[in-house]
Amino acid sequence: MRSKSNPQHTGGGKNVTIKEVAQRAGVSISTVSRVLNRSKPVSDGLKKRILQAVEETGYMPNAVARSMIQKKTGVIGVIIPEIFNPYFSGLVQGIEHVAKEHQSYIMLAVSEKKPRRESELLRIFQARQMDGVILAAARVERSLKEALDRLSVPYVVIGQRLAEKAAPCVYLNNRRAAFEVTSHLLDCGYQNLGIISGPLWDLASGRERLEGFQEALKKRGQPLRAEWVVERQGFHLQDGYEGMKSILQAPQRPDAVFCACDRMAAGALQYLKESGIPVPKGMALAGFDDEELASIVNPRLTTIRHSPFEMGFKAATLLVNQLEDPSIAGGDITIPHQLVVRESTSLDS
Amino acid sequence: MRSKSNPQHTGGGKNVTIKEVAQRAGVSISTVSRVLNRSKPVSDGLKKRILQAVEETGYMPNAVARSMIQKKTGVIGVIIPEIFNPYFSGLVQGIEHVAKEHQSYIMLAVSEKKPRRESELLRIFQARQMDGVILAAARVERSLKEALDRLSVPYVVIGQRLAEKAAPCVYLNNRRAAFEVTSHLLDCGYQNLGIISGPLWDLASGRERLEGFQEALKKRGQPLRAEWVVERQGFHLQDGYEGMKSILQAPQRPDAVFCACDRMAAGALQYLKESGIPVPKGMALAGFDDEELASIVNPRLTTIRHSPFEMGFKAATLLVNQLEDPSIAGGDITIPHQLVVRESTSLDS
DNA sequence: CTGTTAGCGCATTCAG
DNA sequence: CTGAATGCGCTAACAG
Repeated sequence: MRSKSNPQHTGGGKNVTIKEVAQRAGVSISTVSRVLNRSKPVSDGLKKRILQAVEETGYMPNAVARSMIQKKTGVIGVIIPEIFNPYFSGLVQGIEHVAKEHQSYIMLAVSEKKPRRESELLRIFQARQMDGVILAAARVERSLKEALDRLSVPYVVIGQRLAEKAAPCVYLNNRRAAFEVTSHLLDCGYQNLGIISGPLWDLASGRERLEGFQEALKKRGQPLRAEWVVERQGFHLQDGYEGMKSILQAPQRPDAVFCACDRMAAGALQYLKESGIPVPKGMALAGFDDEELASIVNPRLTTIRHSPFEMGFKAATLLVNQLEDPSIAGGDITIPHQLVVRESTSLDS
Repeated sequence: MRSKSNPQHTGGGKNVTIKEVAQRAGVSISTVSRVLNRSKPVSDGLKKRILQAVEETGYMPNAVARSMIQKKTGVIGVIIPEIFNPYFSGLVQGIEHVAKEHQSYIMLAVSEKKPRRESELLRIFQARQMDGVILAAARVERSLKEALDRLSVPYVVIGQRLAEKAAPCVYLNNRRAAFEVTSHLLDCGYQNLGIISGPLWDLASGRERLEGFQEALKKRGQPLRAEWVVERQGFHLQDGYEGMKSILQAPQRPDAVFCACDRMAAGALQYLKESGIPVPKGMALAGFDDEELASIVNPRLTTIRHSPFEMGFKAATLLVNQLEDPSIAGGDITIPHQLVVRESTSLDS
């Protein structure tokens, strides 16, 4: 119940402090602090008066002042390369879920894949006294690793395995998954495989997926034909479209193409449709990520399913555990993935 | 250049404070503060020594302590109903863009569309001394409005027009847009229209879009047939699918259906395909939002294009301006939208 | 130009 | 059980 006669309650007034509450209740500020934090027993009489004063003034403890004393802010810093991408949205969702359970909040920053900005953000988050930091980067190289070493705040890296350091990280075995999807294509009887790769600068979704593809071919003794390998500078629909166009310009045509992500596969599919090449009869297609889009296109895409949400969730859990018990600096976690076979590679559809 | 002999530089050490820097440089802490903030001139000699001490210790000012004094945190609180949805990702992207220009950061919280949680978050963000708050809510009713009134922090609301209060808000004219897309269907010669609506509890994407649809019919003197109006409890693919199934169970079939969003339209399209009903010849379909998906499905969807990024951008700009000059408490901004006609409604495709 | 002083708002000793 | 005093790390007057 709010008292109508109280001006503080109308928004915009200057913030009321613990001091005013104390005065109004006729007690000292420490007593107010004690009832609010339940840190020490306080007599019922005072407690009641204080609670009422709090109610009347609409007092809320200043979280900044509190953070300063307790040396923790209850905030987790999150750095992602971009937000407009279901993969990263999923990560954030997973992190947010854990943060909420932990009564923490997240500070979100976008790096635009710029290593410099990532290092800078790491520093800024440290200066801002984040309790922990989660970094999702497309590529973690030398200078970024150094920046991580310099960090005096617990952190977890997503999407990359940091070999040398036993840094806690959560990642997906992209190489293995690409290997599996490629093997599947070979198992289906497709002999001549092409790939539309993402930028190799991106270690996880670019380079590793290409390598997995190459390894599968090598293991089966299939040749790798350079004109069927195209590296695009992005992971967008358009990249898939252009990539397929480029592949079709080769003198011969592969009978199956692995695309580094579903979005690219969808673009490739569009080009194939326009070219009158049926999928999978004329050419099979496989993607990666199992985005919603993968089951919307026609034919639906064979792809690799994995859970960005789970990655975010696991990463945040790792971090939170570390916060509660710094001794368990936690190790790597590999998120499972799964081959999902759909019509884009099944010859009998 | 970093000195190798300096232990502080290896991560994990306790944070160095301004005091240590001052001692090391043989000056007072205020002088250190002055060079770091360029707030007052300092002689070159001291400046150099201080900068060196900073370098050697790896000192970074504690942003929390600074916030406490300056009474601003450089953080904008952002509340969205969900993150895994391109619309909200776009918003966040736009906000992040402005925040970055403004050297600010964003604290992101997900409300799961729960008004109670939204009010709570508003309070928490105030307690955390956010410089401003941006609220994107599916529905802003009474109690939420009150919570906003009580807020002593500048805020901007996205997606809703707050009639009574002249609260700053950025929104899309959903009713008008739905009116236009419906009119387009009528213009194409479709006479019997149905709609798959989202939850009406959601004012912007649910109720307003339905109302726009109804108004268009009314204006043209077309009857509204109850069995062709289905309200779903979500905006997902599956809702579109089920919605279309439900519509097709009516004794007669509409010849065009407007779906509250592209995703639902895609679901409806799937059901139509399975039922062997060609689009648009057997039935026309229109969506809303112009998501990427709208131009991936076959046939591509006629829809309403608008820019979530712009909404976020404008909202954040409104807020930032307000922060810099509190007198301009800013008014409403309506984001433009545009009808995009594609094959799903064009009879001659 | 520079050092000393006084808080910001609060949790936490330390004495009653 | 309660109040007075201390200080978190830093900036902003205030004096030199």
